[in-house]
Amino acid sequence: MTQPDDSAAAPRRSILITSALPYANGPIHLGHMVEYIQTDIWARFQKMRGHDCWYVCADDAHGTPIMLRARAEGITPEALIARMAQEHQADFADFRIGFDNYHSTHSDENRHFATLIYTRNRERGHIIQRTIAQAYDPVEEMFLPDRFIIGNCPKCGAPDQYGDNCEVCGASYSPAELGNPRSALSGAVPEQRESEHFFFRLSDFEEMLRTWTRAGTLQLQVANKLDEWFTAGLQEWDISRDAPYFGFPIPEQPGKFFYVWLDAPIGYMASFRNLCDSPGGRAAGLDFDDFWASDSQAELYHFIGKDIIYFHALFWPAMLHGAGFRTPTAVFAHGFLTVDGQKMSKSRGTFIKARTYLEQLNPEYLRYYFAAKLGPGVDDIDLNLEDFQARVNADLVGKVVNLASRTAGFIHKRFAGRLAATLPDPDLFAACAAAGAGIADAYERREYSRAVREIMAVADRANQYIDAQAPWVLAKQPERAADLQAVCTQGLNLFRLLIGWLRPILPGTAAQAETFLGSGPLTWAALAQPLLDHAIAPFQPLMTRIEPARISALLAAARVDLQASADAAGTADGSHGGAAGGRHLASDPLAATIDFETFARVDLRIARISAAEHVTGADKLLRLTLDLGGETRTVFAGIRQAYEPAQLVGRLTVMVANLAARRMRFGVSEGMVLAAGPGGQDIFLLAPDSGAEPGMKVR
RNA sequence: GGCUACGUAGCUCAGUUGGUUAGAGCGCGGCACUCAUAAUGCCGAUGUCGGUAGUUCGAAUCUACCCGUAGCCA
Repeated sequence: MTQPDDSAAAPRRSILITSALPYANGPIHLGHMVEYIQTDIWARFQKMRGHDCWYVCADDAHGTPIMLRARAEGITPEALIARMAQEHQADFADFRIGFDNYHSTHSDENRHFATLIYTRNRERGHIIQRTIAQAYDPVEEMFLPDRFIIGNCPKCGAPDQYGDNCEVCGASYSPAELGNPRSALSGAVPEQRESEHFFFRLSDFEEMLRTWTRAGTLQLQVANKLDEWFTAGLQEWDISRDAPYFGFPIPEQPGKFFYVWLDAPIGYMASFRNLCDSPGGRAAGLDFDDFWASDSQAELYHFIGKDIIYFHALFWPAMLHGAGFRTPTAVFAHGFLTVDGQKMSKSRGTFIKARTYLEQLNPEYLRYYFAAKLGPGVDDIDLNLEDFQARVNADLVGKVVNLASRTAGFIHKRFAGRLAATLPDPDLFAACAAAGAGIADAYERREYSRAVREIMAVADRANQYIDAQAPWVLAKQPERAADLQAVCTQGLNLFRLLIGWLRPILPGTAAQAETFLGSGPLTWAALAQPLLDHAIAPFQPLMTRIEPARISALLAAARVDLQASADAAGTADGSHGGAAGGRHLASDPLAATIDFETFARVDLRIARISAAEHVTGADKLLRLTLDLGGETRTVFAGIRQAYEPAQLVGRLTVMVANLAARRMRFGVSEGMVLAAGPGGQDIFLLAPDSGAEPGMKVR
């Protein structure tokens, strides 16, 4: 092996990569980010190697939880998922997740493929109909998913447990076994009712699946798990749900809908179809069948969490095969994230939303830390905040970025920003560059932690070199100017290798470094050749240290989020409030009694927030456009610290409609919206129960 | 409860098919340097490799059981 890197000679691969689709009923949190960061690093690496690589994702927008949440907020499911899509994509973009396309399962493309895959499987006899009995809420007039039935655990007797498992003792059971069962929606006692359901006969595919799972498609631990499932016997899969349901109707079966998990993975295809049809996709000559036809030569990879292996390693390849499409090349499962050794959970206060992190810290820090801990397996990884800070500061700021910082100054002050024409130690450069092959191999195998270790070993060598050559000593000897330029050129070329190898992990920092080096995008192939006799831009600090204050601010903000959601839950089910209520009354006593006439003079109306935007120059205000069902009002509300505009669009609230207009620095405010809370991040906007319509009078 | 994975220095992790005194980074102690965002270099201390019992000339590595952690049980 004389070539340190073989990417130039390697054949160009066609690769389609996906991350699991986030569910559109909640915000992205740091647990989600493990997967998107892992996938994004792999996609960026493949692109850097010169392959034809596409990375797609979408929001998973169907199902009962979304239907019910939209109802609780007084908005349509479409409005809810539109808002979530906006929030999710903003979070991903700010974490520099470089999707080539982001779509939704609630889309024409997905309806097309869900229907097609269902129809083909049905024509081939893989789908059967059967009547089953299920819990039914007579008040809400709907069948209840297991999660929406609560009662006493049959094992330990703990009250208020969900219908599928007990959070107290960990037992799993069926809802029928619960003691004193009630609907979580209405509180009514569920009835057993019969309904016709559609089932996918997974066992038809046992032979095909046994072959597929042993074709290098799965990680060892996952394949072991599959063997257990094969031994237990493959069961039929219930793919239908009864109305009311937010999803796609099953063709020719009134009142029946596809179960959300049927059309969720199909969203991968839908998003790719949508990409093919986009201007960018057409320009690239993307052809859907090249990637999805049964004889496709392209590679197809799904990155998922280990909790959804069943759907991706059994149902998904079986459905695809049954419908005449290709099966995935591989499914890569990862573990869960813990924070400071604790399971990330709302109840333990370790639940950190992506947005909360972004408000405090640079996304590149987290990308690096996750990369430094990620391997190819399904083990959980821990975000140890103390270690996180130490690792990022030592490795990235102290070793990598500092390497450029300590050499670039001389090149500027003494040589007008020009690098020397030759390297003083080409052997050292070649020896370091040779590490690139092993690093590429580690990336390819998703052994990111190994890649990072090897990159940092080179960073150590580079700093040792600078230390041994002592450019600050050379700088004091005018006759050794050429040596000074040469040593700094050597140092900067080693830095270039490092930041080039780190580019999939640190796209933002690498982009800044590309500007600094002024030699175009750092592709893997370009790295092997040093940068010589070349002008570089003045050095700007590429990354600053994590200050401990940022970490505490992050934890404090997470606690505030937690409190806000706990308060929201308390308001929703009415089960809390005693102690807190007393505190509020004490600090804010009840006002003097008024008569009805006085109250009636206040005209309160239901309003739909049709637009919300930041007000430039105001750090507390949002400009809201309120739809009263006929006329619209512009209202400035001091709720910016508590709400993102995207969260508000589409939802219903209550406004004072006959308040005299008031001129403010930013415009005229025509009324006010009603909210509770002390202010700052603790503001809680009022919302009517479902059924209210814009313009309705509140009395 | 059944099954699976994991448990190595204060912290985060490497340890290839069992083979000499078990490694790295951070942190800690000391020295050097002062170009750099107080960053860097050199030296040093630190471990009953979760526990117990076995297999073996030899076990962090293989086996059994136990303890702890996480997940799956559609």
